[in-house]
Amino acid sequence: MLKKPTLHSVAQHAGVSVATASQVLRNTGRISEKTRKAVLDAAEQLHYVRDSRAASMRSGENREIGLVIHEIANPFNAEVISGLSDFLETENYLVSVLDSENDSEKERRNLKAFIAGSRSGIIWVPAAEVLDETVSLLTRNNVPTITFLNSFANSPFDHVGIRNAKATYDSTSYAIGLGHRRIAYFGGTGQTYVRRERMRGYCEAMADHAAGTPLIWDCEDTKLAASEAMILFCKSHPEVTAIICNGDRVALGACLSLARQDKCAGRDISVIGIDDITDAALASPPLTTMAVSPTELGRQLGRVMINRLQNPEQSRVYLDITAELVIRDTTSPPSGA
Amino acid sequence: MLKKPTLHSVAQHAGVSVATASQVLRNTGRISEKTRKAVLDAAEQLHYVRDSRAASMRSGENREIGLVIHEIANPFNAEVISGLSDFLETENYLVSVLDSENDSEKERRNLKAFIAGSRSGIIWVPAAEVLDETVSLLTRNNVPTITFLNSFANSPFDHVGIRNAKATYDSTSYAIGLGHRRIAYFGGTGQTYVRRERMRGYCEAMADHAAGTPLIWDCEDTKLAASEAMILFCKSHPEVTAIICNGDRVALGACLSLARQDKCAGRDISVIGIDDITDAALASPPLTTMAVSPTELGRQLGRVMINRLQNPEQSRVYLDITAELVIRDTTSPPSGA
DNA sequence: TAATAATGATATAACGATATATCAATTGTC
DNA sequence: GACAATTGATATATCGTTATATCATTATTA
Repeated sequence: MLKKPTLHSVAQHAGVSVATASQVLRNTGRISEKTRKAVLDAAEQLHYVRDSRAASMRSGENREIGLVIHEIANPFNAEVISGLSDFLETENYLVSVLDSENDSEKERRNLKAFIAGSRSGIIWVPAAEVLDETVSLLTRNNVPTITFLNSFANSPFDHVGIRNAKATYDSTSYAIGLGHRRIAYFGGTGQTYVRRERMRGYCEAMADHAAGTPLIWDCEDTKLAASEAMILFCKSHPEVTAIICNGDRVALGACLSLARQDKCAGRDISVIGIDDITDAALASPPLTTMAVSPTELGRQLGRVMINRLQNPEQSRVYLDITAELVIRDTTSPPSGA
Repeated sequence: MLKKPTLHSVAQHAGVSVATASQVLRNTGRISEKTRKAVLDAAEQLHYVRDSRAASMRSGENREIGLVIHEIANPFNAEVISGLSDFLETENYLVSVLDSENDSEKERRNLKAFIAGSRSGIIWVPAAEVLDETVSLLTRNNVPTITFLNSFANSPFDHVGIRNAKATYDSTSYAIGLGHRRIAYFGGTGQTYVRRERMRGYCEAMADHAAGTPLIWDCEDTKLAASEAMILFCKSHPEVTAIICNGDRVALGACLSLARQDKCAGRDISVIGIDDITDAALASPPLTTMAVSPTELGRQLGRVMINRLQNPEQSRVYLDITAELVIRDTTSPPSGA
């Protein structure tokens, strides 16, 4: 079996020194056309691939961005990843992804792996609970870090996310405008940064329009869990005419559950989501939701990262993208109106 | 700003040599309890993280697996990734993911990046079209490689996938058993390895049971494309009573389209998918499909990889997982029966 | 033509870790 | 008490690159 070719073998094959071969492959310095061609030919023949570990170690440059995400399987996230890596590719950066599965320990291990690999920057969707040690790890090792979507108290990092409070404030206001008064917040569990903000927007809208006492109903953020929780919810709160959901997956689960109970989202109960995932438009009935383009988010994320890498001393960046109301078929005035 | 701590700084901080510090952190050799503690304390205080580039370069060991996938956004794939990385984590390997977006050029760049980073193994879902150069790149650089799901002619690599031909043979036979005679193959485009196998299984079942001439209808593998294509298909082929789909997403798109035409999957036309993605069970009506557990696939993939790394000289492994028929509500005897 | 400048290639030292050899200091044996 | 064996720590070479300095040539200029 052949061993992996190195710069040494390429140089030998071309009959030049290692230093020369290196210069050729980096397009730097003064090399004659003749030797240049010899080296390039040798590299091609041997299918030589530069060892990025050695190169980045010596040069100090890496051009690799690490992304630690809480749930790779979430289609919204997947689209963000796609937008992000497309953008960073134009800047000659590579994005590699690790999934923390919303587990703080796994998250710490993943971030550590990126630090170990000397990524030039890290993008991080913090899990619900963030360990102090995780933060020290990142700051002490001096890695440019951007939190994405979720954040935490006293975070020292740049941030890109969604204007969560405004999104739910707007969707709740829209429901109120339609005439709804019994409006609940449906989905999610615990006090993650994101959910807290979304609930805040909902509560503020309810208060500002004097639309009654807020009602919050927990459930796990999956379609299945939501469809089950919705059964119990309908029994417990038959008075509710509209729900503001913690996300599109939950919203779609709720709609599914309604359909199975021979009710109809948009006629019997109005449902509003957040995210505008692909399935939102394709569901039946199509889902009214607060849309934020995942591709656009990915691009912004990339832009903030490049900016940080180029201006290390710049003060903290905090960027929130505004979600837009997309009206489809799951909202209408309450039946009594 | 503090610089990233190195083994050197840890050693200095603990008042020992670099060699000693290295020994402590690797739990090797004979080090007194006293200096051991001193080094560990220093490492902890500085939040030292070993530079994996330097370590792997010198030791030759890497414990990182690269995964190049054709579509990270596909929920089925995401679940495989989850199963795979969970399994490999128990073996102390880290899985990093790159998305080729089904583009041969991007695929080649991604694989090259993994070779450049000296991953100890690569798992690769080949895009529809595979460049010769990509294959030479992998073989010449001597990386243990496993193709996943998709393959290509004369592949020299280990493979883990689905028994595609058997899956569609079984689902087609089931439809025939229900009494259907006008059965079409719906979805997918081009002649990818996977689709060719699936169409083969369908055609063979049709032939074996003398169930009429095969009919194949192309469309892109997304829910949206399928829902649109299905409209035209229904118009062009009103005689068809059952469709064997190229995957669950296409199947769900077809069902959606039927619903919008005031028809009903399972009553007017029987629909069978492949994959059993999460949404298959949650759709209305729930989808009959050929199930293969993504988590199990991920685990098998991990097992084959570990096996290959431990036995480099072993002959080629080719492993296909059998899909099981899951009967739900989108299949029934044809209305005339 | 001698001195200087430009060109093209190379030698060498690093990057941050690990493997190996080496070296003191301590312990054990007869 | 002399010598071997063990223990604990260190010096040094190395992995595959790149940055810098250096060194021959050849070309240019006065």
